[in-house]
Amino acid sequence: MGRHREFDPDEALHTALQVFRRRGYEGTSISDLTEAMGITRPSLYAAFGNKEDLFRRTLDLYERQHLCFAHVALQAPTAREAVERLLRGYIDVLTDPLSPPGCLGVNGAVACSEASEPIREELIARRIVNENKLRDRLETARAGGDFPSDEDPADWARYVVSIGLGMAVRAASGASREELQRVVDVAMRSWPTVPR
Amino acid sequence: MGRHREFDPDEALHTALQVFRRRGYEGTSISDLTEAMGITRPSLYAAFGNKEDLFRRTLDLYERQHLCFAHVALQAPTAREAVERLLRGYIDVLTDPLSPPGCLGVNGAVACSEASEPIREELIARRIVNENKLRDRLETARAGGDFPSDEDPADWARYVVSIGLGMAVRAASGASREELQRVVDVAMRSWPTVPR
DNA sequence: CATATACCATACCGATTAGTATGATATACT
DNA sequence: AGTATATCATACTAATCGGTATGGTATATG
Repeated sequence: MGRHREFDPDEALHTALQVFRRRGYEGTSISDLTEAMGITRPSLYAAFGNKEDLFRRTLDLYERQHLCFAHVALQAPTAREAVERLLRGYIDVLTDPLSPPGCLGVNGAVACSEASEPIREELIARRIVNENKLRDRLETARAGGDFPSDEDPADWARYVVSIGLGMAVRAASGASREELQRVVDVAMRSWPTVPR
Repeated sequence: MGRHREFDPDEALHTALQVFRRRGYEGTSISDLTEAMGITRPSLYAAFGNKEDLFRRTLDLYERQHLCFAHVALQAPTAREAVERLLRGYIDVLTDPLSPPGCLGVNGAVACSEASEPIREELIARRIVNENKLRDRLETARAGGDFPSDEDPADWARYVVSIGLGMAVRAASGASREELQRVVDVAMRSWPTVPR
C-alpha cells in the first residue's frame, strides 16, 4: 500500500556515516546530509526520525562495519597479540582511504554545545563498553598465565584505549598510516612479560 | 577621550577561555560568551574583533597561562624526567578543578563544519610546534648521551604527544586525575634506557 | 562649560539551524 | 478500476547563528 521509496535507506545511511565522520555531530547540518544522500528533508525525517536518531543509527553501522575487527582481534591467542591487533586494526579504520580520516566515536562530540550533550554522553558510554571488553580480555589472560599477576588489567586497558584515542585525534588531523604505526611500535614496547 | 569601558578585558578573556574550553569553538555561541562575560554583543566585538579573533586570543592566553609549565618541564636534567614532567604537568592542566576538564587545543576543533576549518588548522599547527619542541629536546638528549642513539626522537615525541592527546580526550569525558596518572605510569615504562 | 568621542543598550540584519505542514504523485490492495 | 496510503517536492515555521546599525550616555579634552 502506497508509493515506493525512491532511495536505498542502507546506502543513504552509509553516506550519512561518511558525512558525520568528517564533520562530527554538530558540525553536520541536515542540509549537508540531504545533499550528500541525494534525498529531501522530509524523506530523511520519515526514514530515520530526527538528527539524533540518524546519528545513533550511523554509530551502529560504524561499529558493525568498521569496528567489528575488534571482536576478532580480542580472540587472538595471547593478550599481547590481541592488543597489537587491536591497535593495528584501528589504524586501518582511522586511515581507511575510502572514508574521512579519524574515528566517528572520537570526532563525533569531544566538545559541543549543550544541545548535543546526549550524543556526547552516548559516545562516552560506548567507549567505556569497549574498554571494559579489553579489560576483561586481559583479566582472563591473567587468569591463564598470559599476563603478569602483579599487573592491573584495568590500568593496561586504559593505557591502550588512551593510545587509541590519541591516534584518532592525530588521524583526524591528517596523520599517515606510517606515523601511526610508529606510535604503536613504541607503545607496544612497554607491554609486560610474564616472569617465568 | 570618551566614556570608560565598564568591564575588564583581561577578566573577560579569562571567562571566554572557560567557555571555549568547555564547549569548543563551534559549540560556543556569541550569546554563550556575552552571557558568561557579562557584556553586550557590541562590547565584545569592539574589544575583541570577531569570534575567530577572540578564540585566537583565548588560545594565546591558554598557552601563556596553562601550558607554560611545558617550557620549564623541557629543561629538566634528563630526557626521561622532562617527558614525565610534561605528562604529569599536562594532567594538572587537564583536570584543573577551576577549569572545565580537557584541553582547549584538543576540544577546540577535532571535528567541525567547513566554516571553522581555519581554526581547526590553527590548532593542528600549534600542536605540531609543540611536538617539534619535544623532538628537539630529545635530539639534544641523544647528542648528550642521555637518549639511545639507535632511537628516533621523532618517534618518541610522537608517542608522547599521542599519549597526551588520548589523555585530553579522556579528561574531557570526565576522567579523574588518578586515572590519568596511571596512564602515565604505564606509558613511561617503555621509556628507553641508554646502553652502557 | 562645550564638544568630540568612546562605550553601552537595544533592536535589528540576512543566513542558517532543526524540524514540519501541505499538496501532488505513485503504488498496493480491494 | 477505485481507493487508501506512503513517498516526494516545495515551502514554510520559530529559533538561533554571527555580526552590526542606531541612538543614548558618560567622560576626556579644549
